[in-house]
Amino acid sequence: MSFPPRYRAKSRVDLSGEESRAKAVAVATELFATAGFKGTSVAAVAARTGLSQSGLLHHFPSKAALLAAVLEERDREDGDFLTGTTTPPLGWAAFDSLTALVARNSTRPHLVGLFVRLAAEGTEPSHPAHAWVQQHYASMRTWLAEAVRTGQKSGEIAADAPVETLVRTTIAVIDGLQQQWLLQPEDVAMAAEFEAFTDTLRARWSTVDAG
Amino acid sequence: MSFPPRYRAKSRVDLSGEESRAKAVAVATELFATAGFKGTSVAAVAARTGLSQSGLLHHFPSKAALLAAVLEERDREDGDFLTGTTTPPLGWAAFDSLTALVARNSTRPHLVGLFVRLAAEGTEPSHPAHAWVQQHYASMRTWLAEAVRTGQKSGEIAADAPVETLVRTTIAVIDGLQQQWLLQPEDVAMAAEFEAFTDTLRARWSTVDAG
DNA sequence: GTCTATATTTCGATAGAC
DNA sequence: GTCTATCGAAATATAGAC
Repeated sequence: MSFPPRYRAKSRVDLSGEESRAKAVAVATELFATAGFKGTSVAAVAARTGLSQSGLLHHFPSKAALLAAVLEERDREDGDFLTGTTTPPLGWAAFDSLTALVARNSTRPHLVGLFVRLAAEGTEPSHPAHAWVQQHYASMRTWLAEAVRTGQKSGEIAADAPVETLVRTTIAVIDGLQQQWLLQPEDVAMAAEFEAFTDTLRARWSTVDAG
Repeated sequence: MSFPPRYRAKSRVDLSGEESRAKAVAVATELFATAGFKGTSVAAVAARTGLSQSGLLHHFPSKAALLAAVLEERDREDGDFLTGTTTPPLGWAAFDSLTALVARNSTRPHLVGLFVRLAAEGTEPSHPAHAWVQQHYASMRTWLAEAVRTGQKSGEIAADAPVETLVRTTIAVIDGLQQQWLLQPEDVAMAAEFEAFTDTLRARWSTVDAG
């Protein structure tokens, strides 16, 4: 009788190259989300991943590359929301989609923390997340502005509604609520607060031609 | 003929103890505002102040103490706004005061940058600015909520207006606009955007007993 | 009050063995 | 693919001369 031999302790058959990388990205997301990019060390990510610092840097040649991977993953996770949809939401329905997004964010503190901290750090042009932050806001504005204009053409949103202001303010409310929610998750109902805001917008800018 | 003697190069008569300290606080404010607390080194503050690192640490025993001094100074500069006033603004007038505050902030990128970055870093309980951030939001909420309730009692704000939601959303708009403004100062008219938001609030929650 | 010098960590990144 | 070892730079903070 023989045991299935472990040919050389060396050959751990886990093929875990991919796994290690994925775990590192998850860990980095969590740490960047709480301590920010500058406040997180590569060593800390490596330790929690279960790798040495060099082991981690094998997958990501630099800290900035690690950040890039984190951002890419984040975009992939909820990127379907804005860009992936073949049919962009129209008119007021776009605000319902945003409410759904906010509700979903309420269950993912890591993603919210990541965004709030990187957005704050990333206003500086020299920050490695700067381009990403700019792109995020630009695409958000474009998407929402188009939805509003579509609503105007279809007649459900008043033609004289100030589109750019609606867009900027709506985005501001989302960001500002996230900030307050991070400070007091128990006391701030992001989705409900945001929905109340959209109700105010509808009350003000809906077309009145009822029955 | 003789030159006015410089008695010992040692005796610079500047008495600049106070001056150095004040300049250090100003420099630290500027650096914290752009790179955040974690992203700013004591050495960098010292260098721009015109002191050695040790010279700076003579005035502030630690980096956290320097931050405390910065926050104290910031509170002093615009602290009159919320707490210093003997007569707190009432009803909708409170929102006019906020518009004025936002307009004033539009001329002080340093203070806005400082706040946005510290607010983001400071959601973490372990961050040296955490208590300050909490206090800031708490006093803001208290001040605005009281103003709104006063407006309800006086009859200019609808009695069924959701006070807490109005307060949280208004603060969120201010914070969110600051974030966008830091990213694109030229493209974002914070005060105008905020005023448009307050107009929407008034349109929705003002008492209608005209004439 | 400010300096030079230094102690002590920690950082991001590289070299090379296995 | 992961490790140990190490580098050079930068961080916070302290000691002590002037």
